[in-house]
Amino acid sequence: MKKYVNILKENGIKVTPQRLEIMKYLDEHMTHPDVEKIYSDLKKKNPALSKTTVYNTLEILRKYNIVQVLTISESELRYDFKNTLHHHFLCKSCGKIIDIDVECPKLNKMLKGKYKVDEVHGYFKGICNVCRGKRKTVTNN
Amino acid sequence: MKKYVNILKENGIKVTPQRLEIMKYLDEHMTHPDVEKIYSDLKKKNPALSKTTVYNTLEILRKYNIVQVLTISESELRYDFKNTLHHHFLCKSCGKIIDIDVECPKLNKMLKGKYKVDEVHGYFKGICNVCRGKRKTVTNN
DNA sequence: TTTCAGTTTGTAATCATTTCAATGTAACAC
DNA sequence: GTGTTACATTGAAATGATTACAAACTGAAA
Repeated sequence: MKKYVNILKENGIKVTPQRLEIMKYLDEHMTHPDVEKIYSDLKKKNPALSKTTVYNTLEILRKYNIVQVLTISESELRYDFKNTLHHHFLCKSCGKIIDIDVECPKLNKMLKGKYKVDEVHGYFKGICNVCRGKRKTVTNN
Repeated sequence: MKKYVNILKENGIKVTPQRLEIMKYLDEHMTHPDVEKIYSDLKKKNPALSKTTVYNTLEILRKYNIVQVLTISESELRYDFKNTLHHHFLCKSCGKIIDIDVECPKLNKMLKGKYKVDEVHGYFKGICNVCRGKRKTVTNN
């Protein structure tokens, strides 16, 4: 937990148990959860938790660049603890989001000359290997 | 208008005036409009237009890969006539979305070996040159 | 011209997100 | 440690984009 306390203090954000739990959850779950998932999982440990607190906390963590928002899905925002730069592949069949660890320095450098780039999001959508084997029905997200 | 009629017929989609107007609008406006913008602009010409029709039409055009949805903004979906592959830069200061015409073949090829990739979205966020000059206040989207 | 499946329309329902006011608490000074 | 205060949490209510639905309409083919 000290890790998360330090991150908050470094950023001048007040330390609260709720904030620590949410940070820990995001850091330990690489599943790109949405607000509902974070809320319902953490509510098991702390039944008094309010969904508004989850929204508030994600908002402040995002503002300080500690977590990032994935807009890869059209219908829901997903959250990611911002450890390393990586991209994302959304399987339209099973809905899973897979981390992609390849970078494109060429594109990044070109942009950094022209703009002040704070966030780089590479989103790829299609069918993952597992679903290609299964030949499942394709949904529209 | 014949261009849009052909696209619809090629895809086996029934041709209606509403669909043609929405396609024309998206093709001629490179402004990445959201549903509200498309609706309010087209309602000037056709006051009977329903917002539900805009939603329905965008949904079917998206399904047939004729338009693409941009999820670069956290709060609204934006639409783009799918002419060429390009990426997008969102200025967090002025909110403008700028087309980025650079590609990254390395990343694409690596992915295409592993997955069936239907969509490639490169989203970059930061401050555009104009706003950097102006030193405007930065908002959080 | 007739027919009908598919489309458009407007209203109502849904649901994620935001707002807000009351209560609670972390952090700091003493 | 205790008191103080600004900030955080909570839950209920409001908001607003999107979806569902049923009735009226229309494109396309015979």
